[in-house]
Amino acid sequence: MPKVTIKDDFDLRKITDSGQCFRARELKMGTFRFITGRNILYIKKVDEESYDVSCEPQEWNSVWIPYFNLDENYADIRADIVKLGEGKPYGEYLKAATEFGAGIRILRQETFETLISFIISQRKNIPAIRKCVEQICKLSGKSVYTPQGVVSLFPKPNELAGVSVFDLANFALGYRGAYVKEAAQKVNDCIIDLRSLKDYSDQDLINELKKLRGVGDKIADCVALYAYHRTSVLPIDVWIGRAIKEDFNGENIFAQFGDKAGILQQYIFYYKRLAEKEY
DNA sequence: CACCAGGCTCGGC
DNA sequence: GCCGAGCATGGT
Repeated sequence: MPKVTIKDDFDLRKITDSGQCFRARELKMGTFRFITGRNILYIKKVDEESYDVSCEPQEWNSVWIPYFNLDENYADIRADIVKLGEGKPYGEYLKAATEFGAGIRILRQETFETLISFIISQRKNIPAIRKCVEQICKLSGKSVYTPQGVVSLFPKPNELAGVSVFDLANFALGYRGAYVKEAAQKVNDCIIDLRSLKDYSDQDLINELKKLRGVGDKIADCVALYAYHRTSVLPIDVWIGRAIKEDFNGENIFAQFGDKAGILQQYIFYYKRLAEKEY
């Protein structure tokens, strides 16, 4: 099996549980599966900076290094965040949150999948979102056979647009079924061109996404951050809202972090949702 | 059983 | 422009 070396923050379990992707999962004993487009990766940590991967080096370089954002150094990013927080009332909190989440990275995910997944995400918890996304893949995505089993890919716009609202609603989407259908149709008909949006400014990108029914500030922000890698964009969900209220004395502290605001958001989301559970 | 979840739309001010 | 009800369904 090919091996790769990664000398930076990289925790497969934390990335899988980070709430930005919904199809990644641990199969068994530290082997994780990730999917993007038609590429499927099985990856397992074998040593301190060494990983077994199921793909050839060329695919690793062209697909998975960008996907995991491995061309940036997250240990440095964490250090920058901690430094900016030094002396502030929330300095220690940022230190704890970034340390707890060390290993998380902001993925560069496929645009259509991210859009649809986050439309589904509204008023659902993460396990429920995962289940819905998985069902949609099984219902309308292509099947790929790998040595580790059958994988259903996320459907292409035309594949998803062909599913009836009735079927979508029955797949636990409820009222979101119509939003998903509409969005898939508009992407398929090129009424919104997800590819060309990459050249838009952050604000223009968000405004375009918000033209879709079922896409408001939060979901547009998530798509901008997780699919278009706009790391200065700050999605505010209930957990981040809670952190602002409970931990930052009502102050939105994120703006000062510039293009690291979205990344800090991810650490705090993870920290808030999982760390405080213990108590 | 309640209450909450990576919110949004729509109608009423 | 801001505010709040209503929204379908599953997880905890």
